[in-house]
Amino acid sequence: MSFTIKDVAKKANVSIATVSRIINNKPGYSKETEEKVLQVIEELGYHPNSIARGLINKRTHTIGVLVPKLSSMIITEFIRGIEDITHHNGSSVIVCHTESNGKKTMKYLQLLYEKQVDGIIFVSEELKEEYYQFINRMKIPIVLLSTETYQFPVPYVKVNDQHAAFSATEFLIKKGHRNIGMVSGNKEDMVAGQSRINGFMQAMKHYQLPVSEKHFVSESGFGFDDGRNGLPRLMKQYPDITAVFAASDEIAFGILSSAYTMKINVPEQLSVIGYDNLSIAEMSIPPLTTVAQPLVEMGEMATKMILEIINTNQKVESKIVAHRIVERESVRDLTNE
Amino acid sequence: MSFTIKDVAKKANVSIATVSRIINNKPGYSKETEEKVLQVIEELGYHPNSIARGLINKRTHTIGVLVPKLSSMIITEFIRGIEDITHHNGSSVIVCHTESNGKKTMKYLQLLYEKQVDGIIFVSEELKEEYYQFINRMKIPIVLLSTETYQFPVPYVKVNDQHAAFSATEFLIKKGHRNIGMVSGNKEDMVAGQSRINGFMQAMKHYQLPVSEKHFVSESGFGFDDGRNGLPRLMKQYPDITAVFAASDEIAFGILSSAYTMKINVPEQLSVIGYDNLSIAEMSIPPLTTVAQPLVEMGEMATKMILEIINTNQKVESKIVAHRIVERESVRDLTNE
DNA sequence: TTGTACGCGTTATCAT
DNA sequence: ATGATAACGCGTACAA
Repeated sequence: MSFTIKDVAKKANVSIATVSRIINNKPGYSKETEEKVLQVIEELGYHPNSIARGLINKRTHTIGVLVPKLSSMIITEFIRGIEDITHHNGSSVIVCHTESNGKKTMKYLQLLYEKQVDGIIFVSEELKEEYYQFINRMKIPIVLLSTETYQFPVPYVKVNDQHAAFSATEFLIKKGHRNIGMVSGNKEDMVAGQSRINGFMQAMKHYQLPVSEKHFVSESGFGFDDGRNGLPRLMKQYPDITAVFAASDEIAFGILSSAYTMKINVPEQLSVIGYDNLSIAEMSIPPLTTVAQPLVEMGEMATKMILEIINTNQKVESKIVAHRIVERESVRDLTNE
Repeated sequence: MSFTIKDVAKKANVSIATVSRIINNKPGYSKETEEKVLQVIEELGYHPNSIARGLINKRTHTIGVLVPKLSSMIITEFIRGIEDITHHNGSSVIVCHTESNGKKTMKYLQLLYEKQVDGIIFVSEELKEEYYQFINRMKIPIVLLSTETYQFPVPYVKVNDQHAAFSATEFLIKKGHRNIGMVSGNKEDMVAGQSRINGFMQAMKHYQLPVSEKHFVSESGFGFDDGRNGLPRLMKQYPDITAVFAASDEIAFGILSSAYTMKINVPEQLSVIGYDNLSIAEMSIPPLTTVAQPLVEMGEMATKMILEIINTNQKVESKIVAHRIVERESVRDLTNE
């Protein structure tokens, strides 16, 4: 019941070459034969086998996406942008979650190579030497999303984390806050850990505010629980605090939740600013003020970049995208009081 | 730089047949040649081309997933379950979002056929005749997830919506609530619309509580905004209300948000129960009491089913999975007061 | 304008 | 135990 180009050719009394030309719009056939063939295709419900096509064209119209974990909401938003563009482009996507595990990553890299993906988008994770070597050897185009590298000639799209963290902290300061803490993610995290901390410190110093150990709580990740656990610790070591900068929106949600159970009102007693602007940031109580990364657009941009590399076989420029503060209701303004 | 089985064969001084046997563990070679070949494979960094494999084996180890839209959180959780199992099984997934659009769905169905997916998981959407005919003609195995069909012989996995809605309503009643409203999604929605309403009504009747028009607000979808808009309308047409059943967690979050801006305390003044138990249900303020569908497990089950169909070429049984109430803090207990 | 025949990288069949 | 070769479905150079 599954027809091939041969079946079409036979039934239309032409050669497979002619059928091939017709379905690929290559010149070399008359109007009449075209009509006849098209009709046969319709009758048979024939669709070309893109596996066979891929074998000969060396293009599978599939791109691979490597993400640390699927459960993180930020990843979901990136993927939205990625899938939008690829599908618009007649391509599809294979998503692999590496769980930040080197072995798993290598396994997936091999899988993607074996499936002959046209390119890879590598998301929110450090591009280790081992990964790069493999990708380079296999000559798979790659672009980095929300992570960068100085070591290898690989284009990326991301925001300037340190700058964005500076902005967030500055926002708090300009709202009159002086006692500001930070719940950071994993410090060791090359991608988002240290640079956000740096941005925070830089802002504090720039506005001549003291910074010390007590200003920080460094949790193991960027998730809800990290925020949930982080706030009590921060409050304990720094009771005077009036505002906190969360290194991610998910951390911020955890802080909100924690504050709720501790009967601390946000923003009356404690201001919270997040980082990411997940789509659910407007759904929290209170709606979360946060530093917006244009997540979906970033996914789109990375995809356009990889497609361009694939299509033109040329290098493309990395892109630093602009962040902005989205002011909602989780930060109290102390200045006009 | 990209090696084929021929390169390996040549360098190891054996035939490609032997190499093929070795990488596929088919008997027919000596220990020595095996070692030699394996070493060459290692040196060259050779990986078999699964496109070529797919062409001859008629197995691509890829399964297609059709979802209505990617932004819905419930879909994300299904996909988590699906990807877990497929990847564990050496397969990968292509996700396509149809936006509940018939034309787009057909387009993706063709895409998936052309990519020769081994099977399809069709999620949260009505299986229209046109879809079924295509899938049937192309002989692609399929299973339905969170949707069902009486019309066609297609296995599915879902919860009993009406029963679950009954349970949710009953839960409210047993907590002492009498004036209960419902914010339902789209009534026309074959998948989740009417049956949840039916369950609600059935429970009300069973406990001899009145039900009328004023008990319902029917929004256009199952999202946050639908809940956000629905609550004010419901409060207006039914001011005595003490509890509300939301047809989805996202609706419930909207209700929570709406209540917050209207300065209605949850659960002191208004109780809310949701439906789905999204992973963020525990992150809301207050944490959401809800009817749990085991979303990730459902995705896993559907995947196991499709894999079984693919592997054994036999039919499998549909599964109705158990729901349960997850009690958190959004429902007030009126009975012991 | 149209057809023949080879090749893409692999597996499977049949020899040897 | 090993090798030659057909086949998978398609695109394309070349021939007609």
